[in-house]
Amino acid sequence: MTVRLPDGSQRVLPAGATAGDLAAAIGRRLAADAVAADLDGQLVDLATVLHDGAEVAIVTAASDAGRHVLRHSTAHVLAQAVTSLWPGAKYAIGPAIEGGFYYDFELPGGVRFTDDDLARIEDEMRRIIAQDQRFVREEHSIDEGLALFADQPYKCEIIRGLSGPAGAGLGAEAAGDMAVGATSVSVYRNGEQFVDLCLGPHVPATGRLGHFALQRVAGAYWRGDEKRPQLQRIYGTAWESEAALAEHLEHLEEAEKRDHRRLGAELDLFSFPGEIGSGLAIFHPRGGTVRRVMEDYSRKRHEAGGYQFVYTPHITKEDLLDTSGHLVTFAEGMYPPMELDDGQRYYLKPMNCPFHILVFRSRQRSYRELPLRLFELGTVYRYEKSGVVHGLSRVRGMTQDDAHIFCAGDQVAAELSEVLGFVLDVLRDFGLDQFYLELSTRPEGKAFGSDEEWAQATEALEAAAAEHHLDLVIDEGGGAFYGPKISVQVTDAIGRHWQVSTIQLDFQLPQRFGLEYVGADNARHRPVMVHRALFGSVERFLAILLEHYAGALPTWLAPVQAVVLPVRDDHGTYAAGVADRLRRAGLRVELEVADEPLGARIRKRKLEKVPYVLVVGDDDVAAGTVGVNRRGGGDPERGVLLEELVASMSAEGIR
RNA sequence: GCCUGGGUAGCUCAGUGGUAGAGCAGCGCACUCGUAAUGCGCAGGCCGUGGGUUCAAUCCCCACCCCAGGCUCCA
Repeated sequence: MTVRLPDGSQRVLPAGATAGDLAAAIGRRLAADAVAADLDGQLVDLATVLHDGAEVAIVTAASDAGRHVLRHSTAHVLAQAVTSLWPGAKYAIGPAIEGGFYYDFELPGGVRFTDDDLARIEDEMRRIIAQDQRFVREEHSIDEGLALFADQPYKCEIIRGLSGPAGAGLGAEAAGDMAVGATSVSVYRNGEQFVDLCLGPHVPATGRLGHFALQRVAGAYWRGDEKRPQLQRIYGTAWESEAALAEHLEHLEEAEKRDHRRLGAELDLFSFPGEIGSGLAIFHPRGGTVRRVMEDYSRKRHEAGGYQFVYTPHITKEDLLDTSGHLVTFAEGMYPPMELDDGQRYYLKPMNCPFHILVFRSRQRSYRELPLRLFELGTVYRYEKSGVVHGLSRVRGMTQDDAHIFCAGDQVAAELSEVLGFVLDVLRDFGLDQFYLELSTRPEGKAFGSDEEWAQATEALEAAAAEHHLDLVIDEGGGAFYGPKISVQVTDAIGRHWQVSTIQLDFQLPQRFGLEYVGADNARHRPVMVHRALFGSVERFLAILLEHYAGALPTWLAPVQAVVLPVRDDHGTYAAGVADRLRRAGLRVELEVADEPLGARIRKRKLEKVPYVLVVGDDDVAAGTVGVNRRGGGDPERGVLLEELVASMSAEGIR
C-alpha cells in the first residue's frame, strides 16, 4: 500500500503496516521520538494499522499534539498508581489540559489525599514507567464496558452518557476524550490490573513517559456541579524532556514573581489586614499614589470624552434595589442589610447603575441632552464567596470607573463605536495594546427586550468591533438577560488574558424605572442605557498593570519616579537642589542621604524598580550635571545636564 | 460555600509536649564611598483568635478568623 506524508511524498509499505512501522521506515530517530500519529486528520496510536492512500503524519513528543498525548498517558499512569496504592479507589476523568493534566479520584472510606501523598504517588508512577508497560487498546460493546467498570461508578456514568442521547450530561472536557453517541467503547489496558475508559491515543508504552511532576491536590465537583460529590483532583505536568519540564517550572516561578500580591507587599503598595476582613484592601502611600495617578488620568480623559461627573452614596434603602431588580437578581452577591430601628433596611451598594438612573430621572430630559454620559469612580461592595477572593483582582470592596450612557435608540450604534474607541484608546495609554473582543449574545430562555431589539443591538456591537479591526469571539448565549454585552480581553506581557472593560446594553432598567425623554416630536420616548466600565475596577486594573509590567510601572505611573543619591555627604546640598528642581517640574522624587555605600543604595532602589536612579558627585556639582541610571538600561549615563534631564523626564513622566 | 495546604519577629522561613531561632529589613555607632549587598552592636514574638486535653500547649484536639492553590462563581 501507499501512504502520503505531510511533505507530499509517498511511501510504499507492506500490507498491515502500522503507523509505528511507518515511523521506523522513515528513520530511527523519528521512531524514537514518535508518540502517536495523525491518520487522515485524526490522532491515533502508533499501533494503528494504516490503509492504502492514507494521509499520515508522525506526531513527536515535542509538539502540541505530542505533549497532549504524553500528558494524557501520564494521567493514566497517575490513575494506575493511585488505584495500586489505594485499592478500591474510584477514578473519574483525567484529561490533558493546557500545560499539564489532572485526574479526579474518590478514595475508599472518604480518605483524602494530602500533599505528602504526592511524593508516594510519584514514586509509584516512576515504578510503572520503569516497567515500560504497553498501552493496549481494546474495543468493547456498551454492555461489556459497563461490566468491565462494574466497580467504577463514574466510568459507568460516562458510558451511559455515551450510549444515551448525544452528549447527555457530559462535561466538555470529558466529551473531548470520548466518542459520543457510540455503540461501543474503547479502553486502554496497561499492566495486568489497570484499565481505563479512553478514546486515546496513547504512547505505545509507559517507558515513553517520565518527565513529569505532580503539582497539587484540589477538590473538584464531579462534572463541575456543586450539588454532586466532590472528588479529589491531582494536578500534574508532563513534558517531552527534562529540559522542557525544567523550563516550564521556571516559567511558573516567573509568573509567581509577577504576582501582584507579592509585588504589592514588596513595593509597599497595599495590604489586606485581617482585621478588616477578606477581600478588603488598604492602599499605602505608594500604592495610593499609583492609584491616584490612574484615577486622575481617567478623570481627565473622561472629561475630554464628554462625560459628566456624578457622585452617589454608598448605601441605599431597599426600595431602590427593589425597583432595579437587584434584590432578586443579585441577592447572593450583596452584603446582608442593615436594619434600622424603624424597620427600614439599608444595603451597601453592589452596583452604581440604579443611582445613576436617579440622576437621569431627577428632572425631565430632552433629546438635546442625549447621549447623556454619566461617570463616577463609584465604590461598591459585593459579598463574594470566601473561596474566590484573590488579591486585588477579586475583592469585596472595589471602585469601578463606571459610566452609564443614556441615548436614543437611533444613537446606539454610533455611541457604541464611540465608546469602544474611547476605551481602547485609554487602555493603550496604559500600555495594554493587545486585545480581542468577546460578544455575549442573547441567552436562551427568557430575556428582556424583543428579538428585534436584541438582533439590532447585537449587530451594532458587531459593527463597532469590526470598525476597530479587532478579533471578535462570540460567546453564544452568554449575555445577561437584560442586554447583549461586549467585553475587551487584554493579553498581557506574558501572554495571559484578562477581561477588563465591558460595554453592556440594557433594555430592562429604563423600563423598570420608567425612564423617558422628550423627543423632537414632542413625544415621550424611552432611552436605551449603555453600562460601561473601562478599568473594570481600579483595584483589578492595578493588579493587571502590576503583573503586566512585573512591578516596573512606566514612569508616569511609578510611585517614585526618581531618587537622588549624593555620592558623599558633602554632595547633599547639590543633591537636594536637583531633587527640588525635579519636584518643581511636577515629578515625584526622593532624596537619600549618603549613610551607606553607593552600591548598596543603588541596589536597594533598583529593587524598588525606581525608573530613574540619579547619582551626583564632585563632577556634577562642578558642572551642574547628574549621573543618570535608567531602569532597565545598561551603563549609567554620566554628565547629563540637569535641565536636559528635567525636560526628558517631564515628557516621559507627566500625563 | 466546598477540598487540600498554611498562619512562629516588619518580610522569608527553621524549630520543639517543659513557654523560641536564622537571614534580610529596622534602630544605634563607626565608615563618606562614582553605579546592584561596609563593619560592629542593639532591639524586636500572647508562635492567627477562642475553647479543650494535660502537671505543663507555639506543638495534640475542636471551633472561628485570615492566606494560598483548586472547584463553583465572577470585575
